[in-house]
Amino acid sequence: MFKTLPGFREFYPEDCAKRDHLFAQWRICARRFGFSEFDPPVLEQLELFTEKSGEEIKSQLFEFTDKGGRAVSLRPEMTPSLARMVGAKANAIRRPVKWFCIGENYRYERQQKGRLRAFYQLNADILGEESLAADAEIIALLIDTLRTLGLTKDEFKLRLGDRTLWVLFLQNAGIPEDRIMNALGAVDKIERVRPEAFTGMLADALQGIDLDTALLAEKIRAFVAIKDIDDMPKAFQNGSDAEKVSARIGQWKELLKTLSDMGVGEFVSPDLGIVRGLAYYTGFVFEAFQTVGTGRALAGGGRYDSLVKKLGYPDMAAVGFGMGDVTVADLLDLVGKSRSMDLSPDAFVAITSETLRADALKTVFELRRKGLCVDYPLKQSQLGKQFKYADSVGARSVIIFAEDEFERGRVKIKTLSTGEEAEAELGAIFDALKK
RNA sequence: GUGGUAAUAGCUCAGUUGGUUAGAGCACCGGAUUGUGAUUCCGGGGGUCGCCGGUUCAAGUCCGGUUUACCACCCCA
Repeated sequence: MFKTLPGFREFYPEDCAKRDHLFAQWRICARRFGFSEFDPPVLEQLELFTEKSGEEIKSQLFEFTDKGGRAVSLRPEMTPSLARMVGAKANAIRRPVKWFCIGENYRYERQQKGRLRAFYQLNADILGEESLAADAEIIALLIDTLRTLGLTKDEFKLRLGDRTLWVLFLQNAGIPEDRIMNALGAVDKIERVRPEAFTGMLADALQGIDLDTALLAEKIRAFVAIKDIDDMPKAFQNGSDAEKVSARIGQWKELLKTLSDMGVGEFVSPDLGIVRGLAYYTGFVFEAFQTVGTGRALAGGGRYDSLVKKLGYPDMAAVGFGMGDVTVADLLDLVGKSRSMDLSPDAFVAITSETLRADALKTVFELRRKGLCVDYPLKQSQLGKQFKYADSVGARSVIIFAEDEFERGRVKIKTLSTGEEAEAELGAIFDALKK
């Protein structure tokens, strides 16, 4: 027999109902915030992805050569496609660009819980706006989306980090420009490894540089531990960057105040441990984590002002995030807040005698034309069976076509939740259901 | 890509020191019930015991390999 490929999912109707509820909430939230939906292709030319992240990313791509000899790949993320679509019309597009997208992404990696080879993501981005207002709007959307799904501040939080401040700190510590990204790569792992291992990684990143890496590692650990923004300047050794640092701290305060004004401040904690893996982030970066259970990341993002230009388009500021469906759904399950799209029919038309089928069908299709979701038995069956079926599909009402009432031009309507029965004129069934 | 654990019905699982025709609950289908469901009772279908090979008179059970899943690494856009 055939199986699904490793890491791929198939959605039976119940799974679809759950997934579509999630998508519906994502859409509602993004639209409330004034974002427009876009949808790029699933398959792109390989270089679109390697351009941004380098050749080594290939091992995680679903890439192949198509019949026309083109090197192509399923998309591992949306951002490069977004950058291309916006970049192609950069000088003709209304700004700010507030776009979102819901789509499946593909990564060829070993799967484990919360990480599959195919997964959906909500992506939301603001392009063409440099100010912190855009960072705040994006972060607020991320938080509000999780909140709309029913999650509270006891169940998740957003950790806010800052690559700009990190670059200043590492420069201040004497690390040359061309090694800062290497050092940040080590910092990104600081929470996941033992202290000695971190010192080792830092030493690797700074090989050939005349610095006391053990001492530097100590300073970095102290910097990461700072949770109060007023304490951040103290980590910088004497002066030359004092002005830049205090300007950046001012931006921190501005961003946090805006988030607080938006009513989402309680979800946000400053946290320099968040730097994000990839090189293209340039300013504030953030990740939302569940604070119950396994503590997995639910969503992540940040500012990436240089990416659009790097892909060959006009310079354009950008900030955005991605939120995966798997970890979010796992968390909702864990805290008992999982919901499904309500797909139950408004009515089930029961047919007690085949001589009435033609009239029953007429009613079924009239009600459907008026927008109701209506089901009926495809073959002759006992009334008890029909009720059982109507109940199991969650129908709200059963409309009974039976000889007695029909001769009087009426049908019986039973409301399943209450058991109440009423009669209605054949021509007034729609109105009767509305009550 | 590396390591650990597991795999029996659609799902959750039981299956004794290797021993007749591999079971249960749930789900599904039918009947009791020819005008009434969300709770009953009865019956039915459904299995190459993941796959390949080995040991044995005999393998769901023991051994080797393999695939897949889960967990931990690697990585995480």
